Formats: sequence, C-alpha cells, structure tokens
Amino acid sequence: MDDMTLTRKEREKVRHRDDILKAALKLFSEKGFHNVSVQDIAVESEFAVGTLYNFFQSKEQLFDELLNNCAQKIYQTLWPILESKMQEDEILRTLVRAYAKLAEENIEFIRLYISEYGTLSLILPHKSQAEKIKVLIDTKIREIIKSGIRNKIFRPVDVEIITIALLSTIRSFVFEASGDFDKNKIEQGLKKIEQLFIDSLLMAENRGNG
Amino acid sequence: MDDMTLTRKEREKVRHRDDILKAALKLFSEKGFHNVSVQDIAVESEFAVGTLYNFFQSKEQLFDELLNNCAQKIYQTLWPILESKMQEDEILRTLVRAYAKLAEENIEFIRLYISEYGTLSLILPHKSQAEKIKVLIDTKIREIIKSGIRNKIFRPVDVEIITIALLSTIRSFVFEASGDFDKNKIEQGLKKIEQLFIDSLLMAENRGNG
DNA sequence: TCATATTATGAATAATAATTCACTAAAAGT
DNA sequence: ACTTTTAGTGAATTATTATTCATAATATGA
Repeated sequence: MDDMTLTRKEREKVRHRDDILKAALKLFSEKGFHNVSVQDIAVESEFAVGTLYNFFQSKEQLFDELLNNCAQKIYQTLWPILESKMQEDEILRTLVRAYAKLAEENIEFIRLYISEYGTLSLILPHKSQAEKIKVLIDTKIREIIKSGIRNKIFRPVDVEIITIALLSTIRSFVFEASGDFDKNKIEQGLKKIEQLFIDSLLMAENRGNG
Repeated sequence: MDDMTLTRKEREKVRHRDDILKAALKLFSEKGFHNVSVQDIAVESEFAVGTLYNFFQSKEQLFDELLNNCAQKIYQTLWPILESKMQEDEILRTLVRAYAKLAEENIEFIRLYISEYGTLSLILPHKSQAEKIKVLIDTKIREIIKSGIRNKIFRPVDVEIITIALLSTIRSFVFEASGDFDKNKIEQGLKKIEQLFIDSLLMAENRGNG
C-alpha cells in the first residue's frame, strides 16, 4: 500500500489525518495532554470536532498514536546506531549527535515525550509502545557501556548510574533548551554533553586532550 | 503563634488539615494531579468532600500548598548547605547526601515534585513558589561550581552542562528508584552519583583514588 | 442531471468531576 | 438544659469537556 496506489481522495484523507495529528502534537507539546481539549485541537486543525472522531476513536487514542509515532521515530534513528559495529565510545558519540539531530527535527515530539514522561510512567506503566522502546534503548546502552568496560575502552564505572546520568542529562537538557526552541543552543549543548560524558568515561590512554 | 498557644480544638483543626494534605499527597504522588479527584481525596482522608472545601479554596489551591510545602522543605534542607563555608567539593558532596536524606524522608514529596515537573513547567512557568526555589538552587549550584573552578579545586568544565547533568541525574535517579520505594537503593545510588560527578570534577591532584 | 456515497459539521448529549449549601452533629459557653 | 458557635456532611448543582449523531456539504459515477 504505498503512496502511488492511493487515489487522490485517499491521499487527501491521509493528509487531513496528518493535519489533525500535527495540530494535536503542537498543542500537546505546549500544554500537555490534560490541558488541551478536543475543541482546541479542532480549532487548531481547522476541522470540526466530529471530524476528529471520524479519524480517531478518542482523544486518548489520538494521543497514543502521537506518542507511539514519536517513540517509533526515536527508535528508528537510535537503534541502528546502537547496533552498529563501531567502537563503543564512537557509538555513544554518534548517539548523542543523533539525539541532537532528532531534537532539531522533531522538537515537538521530544517535548511531548519528555513533558508527559513523569505522569505517563505513573499511569500507563508498561502498556505503551513508547515505554517499551525506552526500556529497549536504555538496556542496549547499558550493554554498550558494559562492553566498553570489558574491552578496556572505558574506565570501570558504575553502569547503572552512568546510563541514567547520560540519558537524563540529554533529556533534561533538550527539554529545557526546547522551551525557547533554539536549535543552535541544543546542538552546542549536546556537543558539550558528549565531551563531558564520553571523555570522562574513557581510559586515560584513550583520551585526546585533557 | 506556636503550638502551645493553641487550644485543643485549634490543634485538632490543624491536625485535620494535615490529614487531608497527607492523603492528597499520597494520591497525587501516585497518580498525578489530573488523575486524582476531590472525591478520591475525601475517601482517602476519611472526610466529606465539603469538609475539604472548609479547609481549602479549591483542588488547585490544595495542590499548590502541597507543592510549596515540598519546595519549602527542599529549600530549608539544601540552602544552608549551599551557603556554608565549606570547600566547594565538600559542599557538593554534602548536597548529594542531603538529597538522599530528603528523598528518604519525603519520598512522596519528591515524587510529586518530579512527576509533575514536566507539565507544570509548561503551564505555570514562573508563578509558583516551587519554580522560584528551583531556580534559586540551580543558580547557587552554578555559582559554587564556578567558584570551585576559580579556586582550582575543580577542572575547568562547562558550568551549565555539569549543573544540569548533576541535578537531572539526581532527580531522575530518585524518581526511578522511588517507584519501588526502596530507600536503601536510593542511598546506594546517590553515593555513586556523588563519586561519579564530584570525582570527575576534581583536579587530578585533589583526587583520592583513581 | 440525478442518485449514491463519502466526508465534514457542530449543536445536543453524556460523562466526569469540581464546587456549593442547606442541613446535621458536636462542642463551647451560659 | 439550652443557646450559640463551630465543624462536618453529602446530595444537588454547576462547569467542563469528551463523545455522538442527525444533518449538510461535497464528490463520484451512472
């Protein structure tokens, strides 16, 4: 079922659906799930409330779809990097840069994901696609760091803590910086995060400049 | 107006008020603001809904009071440490330990604060007491790190990033660990965070063991 | 052009949850 | 004992917002 097999009408339908998703994403990322009404989304997308319900079963299902799209995009970007055969430090460097790019291109997605993250994890602990993907990535990163330690590339740090530290720092930084949507600032910051974490992980003999 | 100048009745009133706050805190910290109804709080606290409204103007005001109490407690614990005349590395070490203690004694407060942090900061950017206190502490920590660098105790790191990294790691760790309310785990983890951050901040000559 | 199918509409409805208030119960004062 | 004051109650009211659905607009194809 690719784009060319669809009629003009069908393509239009898809586009309308996307418009609604886009409007919803904008609002949710600005105000969070509970502070956006279906009315608000209707106004923003310039469709009637009823139309939204032709496309989505409920407000919640619409939100879930967004969140899963978001998780999907994050997954598709990060997983190949994590699976690649590069040296461990290079994987982590690439990862941080990929995050910067991801944040640049999908800043609303990232905001949505991070802003709801706290309460989300209280309410839908393990059901969502998004949560599963997060766990998948977290686990993989831990493995990479472990492997880096085994291969004497990294210093023998505490894997749990450095993983939480790296990920929470990236997330928190992107979230704070995305408040004023300054993409330059995000890129600069993530470059510094890369330096801070990966250089301090490296064994002395592997470090470039102090 | 201290405790001894109150009549028994007045003391009881205060106690009832506290009971309601406590019940609300429990529920909010488990499910977040929007997923707890005033009914729920009434049931949990074993008062009628109307009684809650004798004590608090609205659900929101009740929540604000909790959040401010929380911020207040954090402030009272951390500020004296940040203002103390210890050497900079010692301040940070003490800070992390204080966080552990804070988390141990007020795990629900901390959960409330962190879980709502994302959406809160979208909605009430700078109004709340809690937000002001957060900024105050963040700023102070940055100053301490700067001062540590000037005094050649710390390596010349990027102050912004290390501050975000330190704080977000603490918060994220406490939040995740508080999910299963294992106080021991939190203490262990924070000790490792202390090592990770402060040791990697120190100039080589100041470090104890590699 | 007209019948049919599809898509869009938004006022009406339903569901949920905050808030009020007339009332009861308990305590304090006389 | 009785009056007054204070505290507590929860069904009823109100507000908000998600959802439905009868209707209108538009497109399709005979």
